Amino acid sequence: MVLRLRGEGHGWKGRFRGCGYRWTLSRKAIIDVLSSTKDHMSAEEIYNSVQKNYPSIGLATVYRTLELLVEMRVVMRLDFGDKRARYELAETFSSKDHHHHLVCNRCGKIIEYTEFIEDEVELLEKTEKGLSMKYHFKIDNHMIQFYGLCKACQ
Amino acid sequence: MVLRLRGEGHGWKGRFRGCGYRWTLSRKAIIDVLSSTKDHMSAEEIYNSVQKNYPSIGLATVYRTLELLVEMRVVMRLDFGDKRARYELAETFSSKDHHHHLVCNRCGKIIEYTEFIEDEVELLEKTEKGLSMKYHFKIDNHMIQFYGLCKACQ
DNA sequence: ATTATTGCAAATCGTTTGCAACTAC
DNA sequence: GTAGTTGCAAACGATTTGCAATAAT
Repeated sequence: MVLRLRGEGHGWKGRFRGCGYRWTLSRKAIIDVLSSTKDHMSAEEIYNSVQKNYPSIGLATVYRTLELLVEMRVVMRLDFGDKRARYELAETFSSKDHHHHLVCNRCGKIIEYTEFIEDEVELLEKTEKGLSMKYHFKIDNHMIQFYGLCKACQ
Repeated sequence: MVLRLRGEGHGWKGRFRGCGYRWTLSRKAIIDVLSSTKDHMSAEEIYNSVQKNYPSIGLATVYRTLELLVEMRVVMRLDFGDKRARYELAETFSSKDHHHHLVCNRCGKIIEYTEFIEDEVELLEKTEKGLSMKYHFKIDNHMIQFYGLCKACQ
C-alpha cells in the first residue's frame, strides 16, 4: 500500500517543482489568502491580507506571484471593468461551486449567481467540444458575464 | 406620409441630444471609425485611426468620448487580458453577427466564433429572464469567453 | 555553490484630469 | 450668451522592472 503524498495540502510544492519553480513562503502565503476566500481580490487586497501575517512580503512579489499562478492555471484573472485586475483560485472558480457574474454598468456592483448554471454548463461543454475541434483550441476555462443595471441603479 | 428622419445615418444626433449631449465632429469621427471595422480596437488604435482624417482630435477626447459611448450603451468595452481596454460598437456586438470569444492564455490570440451561438443565445435569454427576476437586474448585454491554448501555443 | 526569488525604489504605460480656449445650440 | 466640449500637459494609479541581497535546492 503506497501513501498518497499531499504535500502542502494540495501538492503545491510538487506542482511548482514540476514546473521548475521553487516553493517559497511568499507563494504559500498568497495561495493561502486566495484559498481562504471566495472573493475576487485585487493584487493590493491580496498584498494587504498577506501583510498581516508576513509584513516583509512586498507588493512586487504579489504581482509576480500572481502572474506565475495565472500562467500555471492555478488562479483565474478576472476583469469587472473597475481598473484593477481581480484574482480567484481556478479551483474555486471551476468546481461544483462554479458561478458566473452579473455586473452593474453604473455602480460596478457584482452579483455571483449559481442558479441557472446547470443548463449553462451542459451547453458550454458541448460548445467547448465543438470549438476545440474546429479551432484546435485546448480550452480549460470559461467565463460568462451579464451586464446591466442593478436594482439600485435603474 | 411622414418622412423618417435618420440624421447622421443612425439618428446619432438625436440620440445624443436626447441625453443632453451635443453632436460634435469628434464624436462622429470616433463612431465612424468604430462603424468601419469589426475589430476590437484599443483607445490608442482608435485615436490613430481618427487622426488620419482629423489630426486635431486629441487622445483625451477619444478617451472621454469612449467613456460617454459606453455609458450610453453605444459601445461595449471588452477586456482580453492584455492591459488595454478594447471597444466595439454594441450594435456590432449584439446583432445577428453576435459572437463570442476564444482567448489564448499564452499569446493572447483571440478567435471570434459565431457557430454554436444559436443554442447559447436561446439559453442565455432564459437565464437572463431568470436572473432579472431574481436579482432585479436590468440586463442589456452579455459576454462569453473561453480560455485556453491556441493551436500554435499548445 | 548555484540559481531562483525577493524587496525596494524607480520606471512604465494606459487612462484621467485641470484649465483655458473653443463650439454647438 | 450659456453650457457642454476640447486640446494640452500634467497627474494618476495599477503594474512592471533593474538590481543587489537573500533563500531554496
